[in-house]
Amino acid sequence: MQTASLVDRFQALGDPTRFAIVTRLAQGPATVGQLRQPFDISAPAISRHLKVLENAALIEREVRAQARIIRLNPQALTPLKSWIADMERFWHASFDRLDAFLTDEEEQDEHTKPRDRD
Amino acid sequence: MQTASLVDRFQALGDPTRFAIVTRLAQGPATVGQLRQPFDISAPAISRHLKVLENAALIEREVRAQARIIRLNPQALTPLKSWIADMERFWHASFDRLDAFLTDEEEQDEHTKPRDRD
DNA sequence: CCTTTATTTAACTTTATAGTTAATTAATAT
DNA sequence: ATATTAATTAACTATAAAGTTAAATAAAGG
Repeated sequence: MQTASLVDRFQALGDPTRFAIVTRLAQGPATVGQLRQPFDISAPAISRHLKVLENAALIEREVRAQARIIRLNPQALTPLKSWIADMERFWHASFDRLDAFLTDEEEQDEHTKPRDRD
Repeated sequence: MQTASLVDRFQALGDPTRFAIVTRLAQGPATVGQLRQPFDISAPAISRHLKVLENAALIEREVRAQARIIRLNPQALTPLKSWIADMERFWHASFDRLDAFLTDEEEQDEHTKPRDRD
């Protein structure tokens, strides 16, 4: 599924088990069983977590005999980075606009309001 | 609430309405009513979305008469950036290890395995 | 003081998510 | 062939999440 949106990715990462799985996968591929090991959780539960991560395009599966090799799709994080960068860019731009606005107000005050002190 | 974890933040962003609210807030503060406007959703629903975002430390509230001014907490995005950067760092490190591993295997093969052909 | 405006809380319903066990699939190994 | 290993699918249960309407809070304005 390549129709994975940013929101899908955030949602997939918004679960402690899946977050830990992704973090684990950053240090290299693993089988489903290996990923399961640290958790006190059934095999089907892990399987479904991996499906969520796959639908979010965060991981990829490689069939290797009966096992599946799960690996991170590091490109999946790029849109998250871009979005965060955009957010910060817009945020700072909004501060610039606020500064301009306050400056205008001050200038106006100079003309309309009596000064508090001198 | 300052006990907001990374997972809490991902979870908060993993909903289309909340994601849109945060994106909107990047271009400046707004009241609850203004944030509600683009959505076909009741006031209590927005209120609860904002509570989720607040618990995730993604937004802050300022009381202004009956209204509340909602603003983004841009610092909340910093840990997300760091985590993504860590992930990529680990990921690349794991590639380096894999390279080393494959090189070792090749070298070993030279000594133990019979060549397929010559 | 009563009304309006802005938002939140309470109580409830519906749907989604995360978990379970049992059964199924599929590849290896005996 | 059949048993073992690895993972998935099916069927189900419990809890969480997202929505609703009605009532409550609280500040401002006539």
